[in-house]
Amino acid sequence: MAQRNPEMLRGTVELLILTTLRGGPRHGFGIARWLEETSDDELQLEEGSLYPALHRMERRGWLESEWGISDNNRNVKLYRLTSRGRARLRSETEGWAAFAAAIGKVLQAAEAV
Amino acid sequence: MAQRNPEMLRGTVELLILTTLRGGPRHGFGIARWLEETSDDELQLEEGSLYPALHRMERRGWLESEWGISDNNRNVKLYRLTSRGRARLRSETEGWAAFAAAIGKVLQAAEAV
DNA sequence: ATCTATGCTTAGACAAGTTATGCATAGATA
DNA sequence: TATCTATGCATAACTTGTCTAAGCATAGAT
Repeated sequence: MAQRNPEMLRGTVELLILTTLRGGPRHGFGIARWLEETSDDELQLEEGSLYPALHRMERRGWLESEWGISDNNRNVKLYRLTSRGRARLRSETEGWAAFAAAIGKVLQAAEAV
Repeated sequence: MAQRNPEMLRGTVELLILTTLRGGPRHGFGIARWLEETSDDELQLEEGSLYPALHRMERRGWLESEWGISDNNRNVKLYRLTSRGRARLRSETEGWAAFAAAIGKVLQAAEAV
């Protein structure tokens, strides 16, 4: 991703991809598009991050892929969640919530000072 | 840091340190302690992450340090925010808010599916 | 025929967190 | 006195993952 702070993405790219695929199979480009639109352009997944992420997630058994044809008649690789991927999505979502809450506590505690 | 997802910390360590120092000068160990307590043990800053982060932040001019004696009579290196550090704190805080909001949008959009 | 947007892949550079180790000392305890 | 524990700082080596950049391919429009 390329954000104001590029490092901030570390560890959330996979959550984002898993989340995107909750709604059904999508291809890489489509995932990036959806994330961009849904986040109002705040989240921009670079191809050099996106595709390697998809590959390692497939390698880990969280995703499955197959080649297909898109609406606009292009050859695309469609990814879908596996059951392990769904489980991973749940734990990553929890992890994110806990993490964000912790940061929130810290920021708030410092405001009080 | 060592969280459920260790990668999730990327890019937030500096925000956390800057935030901690908002309340006044502290030494490295004290920063880690405060973050741990304030986050109810959710955030654990490893020494191997903490000290290098402090060094590079000082190198970048966000922090200043001086050796001193702690309450418990130990030699400690006290860090304080510089004006550049304070500016950086503001922008990092904004960056975090925008990022967290973006993730929130994505998670919520996917729930709706 | 060429241009643009779509679409996938991968190598190399880079940044930052983790593990592990080393070192030092104050205060408590045996 | 000796030792143990908690405190406290530093850093090398490893690992992981993102970014930049390049390459390749093709559908549809001009």
